[in-house]
Amino acid sequence: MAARTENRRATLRDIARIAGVTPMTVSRVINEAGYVSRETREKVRAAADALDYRPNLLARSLRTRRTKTVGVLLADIANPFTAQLAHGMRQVLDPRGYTAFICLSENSAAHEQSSMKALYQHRVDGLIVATRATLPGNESLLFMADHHLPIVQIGNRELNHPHIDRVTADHWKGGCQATEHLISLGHTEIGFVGVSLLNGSGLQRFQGFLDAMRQHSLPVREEWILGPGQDPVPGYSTQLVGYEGLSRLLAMKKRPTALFARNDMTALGIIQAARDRGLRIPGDLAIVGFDDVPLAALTSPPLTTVQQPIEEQGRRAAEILLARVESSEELPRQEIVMDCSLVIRESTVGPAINQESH
Amino acid sequence: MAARTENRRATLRDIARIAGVTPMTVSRVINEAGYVSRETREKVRAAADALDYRPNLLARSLRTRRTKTVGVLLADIANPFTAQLAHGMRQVLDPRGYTAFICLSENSAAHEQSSMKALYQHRVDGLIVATRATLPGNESLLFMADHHLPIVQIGNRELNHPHIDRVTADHWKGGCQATEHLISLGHTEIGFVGVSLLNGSGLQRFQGFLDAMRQHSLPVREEWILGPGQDPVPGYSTQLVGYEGLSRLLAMKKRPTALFARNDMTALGIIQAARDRGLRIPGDLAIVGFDDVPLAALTSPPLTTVQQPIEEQGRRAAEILLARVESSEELPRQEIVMDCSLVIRESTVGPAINQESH
DNA sequence: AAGGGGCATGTTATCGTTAACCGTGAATCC
DNA sequence: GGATTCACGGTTAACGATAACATGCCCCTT
Repeated sequence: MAARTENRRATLRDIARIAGVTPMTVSRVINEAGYVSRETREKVRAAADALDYRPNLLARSLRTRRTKTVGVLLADIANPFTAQLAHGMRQVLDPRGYTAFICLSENSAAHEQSSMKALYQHRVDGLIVATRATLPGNESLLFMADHHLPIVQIGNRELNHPHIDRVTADHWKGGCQATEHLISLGHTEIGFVGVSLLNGSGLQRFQGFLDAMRQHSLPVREEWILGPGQDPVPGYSTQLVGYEGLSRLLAMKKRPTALFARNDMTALGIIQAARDRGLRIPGDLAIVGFDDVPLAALTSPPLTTVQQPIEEQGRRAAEILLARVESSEELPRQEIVMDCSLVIRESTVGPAINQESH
Repeated sequence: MAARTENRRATLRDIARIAGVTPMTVSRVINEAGYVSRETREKVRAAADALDYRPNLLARSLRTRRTKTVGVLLADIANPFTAQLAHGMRQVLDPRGYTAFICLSENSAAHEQSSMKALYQHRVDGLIVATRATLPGNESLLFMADHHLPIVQIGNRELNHPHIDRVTADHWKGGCQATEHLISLGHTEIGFVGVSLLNGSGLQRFQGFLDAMRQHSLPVREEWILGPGQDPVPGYSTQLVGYEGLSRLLAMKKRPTALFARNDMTALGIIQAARDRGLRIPGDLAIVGFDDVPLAALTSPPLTTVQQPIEEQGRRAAEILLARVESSEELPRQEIVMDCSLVIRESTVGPAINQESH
């Protein structure tokens, strides 16, 4: 066991002195690089163990110009999406000896800005960005990319820089799939809850909905397209959008037989409101969500939803990033768009009129 | 705008050459330390701007032995608790010029271990740990503390090291408060859902429950103390504990009039199960949760729960840490235990027999 | 006029590590 | 047997910044 009284942390020099060699030789032993005889290697190892040596990564990085570190910029930490993303990245980074340092933007442009700056100045080898687009954020990213920092962005930023790769899911196609699922069940009167002009991927889902409807020559009723009631609320309160959305729908004289919710939390809000109003799901109203959050399988009824391959996005982002980090040449820009997949549970059946034929 | 073709990042030396001074003078300008005439200061500033200079923090830190960086070790990122904690810490760290680098243990001892090592070797100035206790984790913490790394732990680790401070909430007292609230409403038959021997704070809440019951000379029925049904499940699935718990209770011939759930997610599971079984809340069954997650206000009925001052814990932890980081002497160990507060919403009223008297 | 103190810079050494190079001897080759 | 290779490990000079000290100058005191 290490003595509990060491003061200054041990350095290569200390070990060298004890082992009777030069610091360079110790370095070779520590890094398992270059030629060192068995004998001296063991002597050095022993000395290093005795002093509980841990390399000073600042010094090493200063010299090697590598920190073996990846910055990860996340928006909101209290978010299953984010967690899975981080998990996927780690699966790639860990075995290759990289550490992920996570910074949070907390959905604030200022915080995002300062986090980027901090990561950049601390010389991370690469950056994975999964926050929503902001103007200053984009500028910083371009600046850093110009200065040859490898960057991968996950999501919907429009960054046309030859060195900024991108990984995202095909939200448009996912939106189509969800809509077509409802149509294939016989629904023709379908509404959309949670349109928002701010959110890129949300917008794409909505576009997928519209295109699928048009494809099947189904009319889209404008009053069945519901946005947030008031000012947008952060985090979990998207539930409210769903809750209020359904309430507004019920006040109309004609209402849809199925709803496509922009995301699962919105769908959960709808379910809650439906229950409060005595509406049966899926009997009276079919619902599809988006994201497949862990909660989605636990609601009653369990939610039919569209699953993004989140972990996989994290893994791919990390892989692409490391490829760029470790390559000596400049690689061509990569853009990876991954397919979503429909997860059919119990919140969708055909409309009441067809259902009876079952 | 910066030229988009810079290759090597600018250094003090580059600026010095352009401004016609020595690097040391540039350093003084950048750090606003020491005497520099107005004239040269402006010359240097101009040169620095022209080159888009950003200091190399690795080099600076190597020399100053300060990274202006704090490591934050979190268990699970998809967790409102964690998010608020991080938010609180940032409120203190940011204005004082520190950056928080977050690492995740993902509830794995191995990951925790490697994260600690990475943070230590990258020479963070201090460490805030909010993961659950593990044996190797505790050993690492003691090792690092011995080597004079300031550490603050949030939660229930038993670390008796003179340099490891601690911030936590009084879960025992919170458990008392919740229980006494139910008792004061007239309940005498109260159950507890979600006991677990693994979770320190959960155990304290349970202990608070027991002590409050004893205090009021109320019997505790052993069969109303429910743990997880099967193997413990991570993350949001604690809902299941609640769901299954209530199901098991309903199979008994006599059931309690009120339940205290170890945490809000468990309480939500109970509410869901109650609704599925046609039980009215709070009429047939009163429920108290713990944590006051954002969702708790949005359930129907909104959940009565115990609120921990989470952000405040984050702030205090950061403050104590920085105090230690920036102090030249060794400070005495601090242990801060913060009070919880009961948030009364609509999931609790008196038992049915009393309720009619309203 | 000598001394002291604040201002404004430069010089030097160093933080801990590694890249690049060099020297020595022993083994291997044709 | 001379040239070539290889194993081993030392030397030197950075990486980019700053601490500590030194230097020179001007102004003010007494």
